[in-house]
Amino acid sequence: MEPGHELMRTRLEKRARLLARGIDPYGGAFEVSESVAAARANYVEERPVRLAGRVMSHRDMGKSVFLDLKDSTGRIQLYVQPKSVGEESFALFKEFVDIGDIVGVAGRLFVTRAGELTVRVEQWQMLSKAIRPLPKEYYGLENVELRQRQRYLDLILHDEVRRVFELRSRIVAEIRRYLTERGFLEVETPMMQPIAGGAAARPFVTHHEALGIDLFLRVAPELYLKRLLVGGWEKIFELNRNFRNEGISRRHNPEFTMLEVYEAYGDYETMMELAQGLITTVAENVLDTLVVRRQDGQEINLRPPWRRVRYRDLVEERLGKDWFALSASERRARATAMGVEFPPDAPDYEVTNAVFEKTIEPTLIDPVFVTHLPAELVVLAKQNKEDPSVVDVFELVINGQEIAPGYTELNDPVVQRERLLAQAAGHAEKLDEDFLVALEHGMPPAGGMGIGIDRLVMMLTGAESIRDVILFPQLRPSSRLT
RNA sequence: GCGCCCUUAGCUCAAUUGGCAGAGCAAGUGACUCUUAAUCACUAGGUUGUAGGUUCAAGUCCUACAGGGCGCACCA
Repeated sequence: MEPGHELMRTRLEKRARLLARGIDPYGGAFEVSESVAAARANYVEERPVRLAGRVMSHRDMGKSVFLDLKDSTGRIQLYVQPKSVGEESFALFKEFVDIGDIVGVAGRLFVTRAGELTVRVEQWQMLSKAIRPLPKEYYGLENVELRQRQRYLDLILHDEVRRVFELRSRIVAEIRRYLTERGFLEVETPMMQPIAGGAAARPFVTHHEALGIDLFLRVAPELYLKRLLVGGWEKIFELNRNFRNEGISRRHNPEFTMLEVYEAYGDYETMMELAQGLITTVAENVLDTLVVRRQDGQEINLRPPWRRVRYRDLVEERLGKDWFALSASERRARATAMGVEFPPDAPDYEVTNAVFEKTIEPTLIDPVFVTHLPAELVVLAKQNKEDPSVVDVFELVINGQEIAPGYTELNDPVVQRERLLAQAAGHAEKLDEDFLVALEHGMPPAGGMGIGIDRLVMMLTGAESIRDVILFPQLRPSSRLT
């Protein structure tokens, strides 16, 4: 909308007229006596209150005006009439206050004949004159693009959206509390890294002018956190943003929030205990339940203990006892018959994994720890002592999505170098030599895990898109913002 | 990156087989001192996402582009 638009022009003129009268349309500090919710909760007839918030609607009866005022805790009706606010102040109020403006009011509580708890306004102050109109609250803001680009409108208009993000905040706070109480230290490691290691994902590139070098936004903090294990901390975590230069989808945002936890002298099994304890505690303390209902009505039952099953056993359970006995070509034929696609040169373990991800993972609704994945899939984990073809890891799947991987971390610097070299296909320049040098000084045996916070919040709030749990999801720039 | 779908007033939505672009709310003016999706009367509000094309005539059909949604690909 252009400033010349009539809807803006009338409001801009009101702003100018306020200024001309010596009234600041953008107020200043306004001392509130309490929140709207507190005012409602402590009703005493004629009790004086001072409240501030946004005007959401108004019903003008001529010599008396009713409005709805909304703050972050709730909404309350205002009643403005000349008898209580004064003739002059009433005239100003009618002339200048519009839906969408932020006002402060002082008045007394009463209940209308219709039974509505209301503030009879005695004084008011303009705190912020909105010069753009608020979308009609009754209809809401349905346009998904506008809801994301102008999230503030989404938050003003939709309490359920606000609630999701407040839950997210409490979930994150609860995770920090849970880990800190158990002796884990929160640390911060570089987001700008000379080599983007710790995950096989395409990084974003940036450039440091003074150093004259390219840097990468981190795809994972893992290799730095392990340096800290070498440095002698035993229990550490980092809860912050990762960046991956990949496609955007219902489950992917280029920047996303990840928790990584490391515990010296632990292993993937202690990490399974930690993951289960953490997520169930968060659910109980934040949601007050261990049964989450999805939008389609299906329930996710988080009651422990959670199932643990070996990758191989789960694949045989779902795809047939003979799956791994098949010849490679038979396995490919069966995978193709199930509608699973894979590159023609895909190694055998990738064919099975493609089938796993397409046909098994989406059906795992209640939490399942899938353990002992093929070693090729996980280069930073320790191989199993009995079966070196698999690694001591788990993949926690809830609601058909990977929520958390966990490892017995590889701490043999010689094996680690070999596996990273093999992964880099011989490109030694891609090796994080500093990390390998750190490992060579001795890293204690350790368990580690990562929890995708966005997906955890999706699961716990029933959100179907990652954009519903990220305040400002990545969008293409638009020039036609209304 | 590929495929399918969507885009009409500030917001939410209509518009028959291609035939004068409409409504509700919001806005402006007026009435109303207990309303609450307030009510009543009147007024204004549009290059139908952008640029082309077909046609006597395009919101409607065709092409390209932009933005969005979903799916695929990418993503250990």
